[in-house]
Amino acid sequence: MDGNSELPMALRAAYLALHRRSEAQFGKVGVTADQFVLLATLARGDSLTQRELARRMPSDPSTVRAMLVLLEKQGLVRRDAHPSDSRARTAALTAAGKRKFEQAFAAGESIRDQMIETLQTGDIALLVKLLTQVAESLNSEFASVARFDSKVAEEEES
Amino acid sequence: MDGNSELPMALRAAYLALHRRSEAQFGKVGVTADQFVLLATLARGDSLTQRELARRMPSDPSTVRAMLVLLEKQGLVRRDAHPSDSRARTAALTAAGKRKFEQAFAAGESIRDQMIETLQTGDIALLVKLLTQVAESLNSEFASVARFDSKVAEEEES
DNA sequence: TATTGTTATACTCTATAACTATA
DNA sequence: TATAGTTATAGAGTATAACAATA
Repeated sequence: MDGNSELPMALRAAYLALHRRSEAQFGKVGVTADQFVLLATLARGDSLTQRELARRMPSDPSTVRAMLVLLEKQGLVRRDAHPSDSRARTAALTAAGKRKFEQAFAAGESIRDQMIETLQTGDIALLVKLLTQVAESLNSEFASVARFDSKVAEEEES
Repeated sequence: MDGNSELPMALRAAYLALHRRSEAQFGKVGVTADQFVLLATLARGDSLTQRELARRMPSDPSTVRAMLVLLEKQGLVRRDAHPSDSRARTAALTAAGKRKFEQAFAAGESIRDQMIETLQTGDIALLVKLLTQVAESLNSEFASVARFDSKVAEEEES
């Protein structure tokens, strides 16, 4: 264990705390935390293809499909043929889905407030900035690290 | 959607990026990201009761038990009777488990390095501090927020 | 040829509740 | 009475791979 493990573990601990609190709050209105994210993404993007929805969440298209099927059964989401691309389907909130999203959003307010209140004013924007920086680094530098890893593997083989 | 949503979403995005990269790296040596956390917790704590292990991860005792059963089948973990408390069982890494942990730890090095390198020196400790603050707030102030929520519910009922 | 989505499939994590045994 | 762990059970998310239809 070196000191570098601290950051990943702290990130994990903070996210798990958020996730559990979210499950408890959103559960009161009958959705999971991840379903809330899907509903929120549709609420902002209106009508999206499944692929675009998966990209924004972010998640896997087949995962998103499984979630959409569940939400469609509950009448919260509607999937229609795409107007111009007949391979694609668009997903959108139904009226019930919009109401459910608003209920869930309200149920999550105490969590959002608490996260804000525990921090100094300037620290909020700073934390968002640092988290975004970490996320972008982990997502985009995949290729360069993969090269690094395979270089290491080659060296170990020789 | 208010501005308060930014922080939870940024936290989620950063964690998911970390988790996916971790799954990919740890997968190379045959463990999941969460199994790695369990192995790491045992590596630091040596011999722990299942309950203590669950508390440190943090996770649920029945979740931890399911994970231990899986890892025990693979010969990475050993569960023994507790020396003084005969209700309890202790969990510890086997020799193979220690080797596996070291392999996995090495496989995760590029991820840890990348997280560190993308940040300014001072920002690392700051980010850890802020994340810890958020996690503690979300974990410990559960009771006070629950009171607040029920107060709101009462007001809405009246 | 590449892309969108579906389907089948499998696995891990998660967690509640009822239960046994022990402290 | 409270605590440690087990068991049964259920559900959700995750993701790969093979496939059909369309761009």
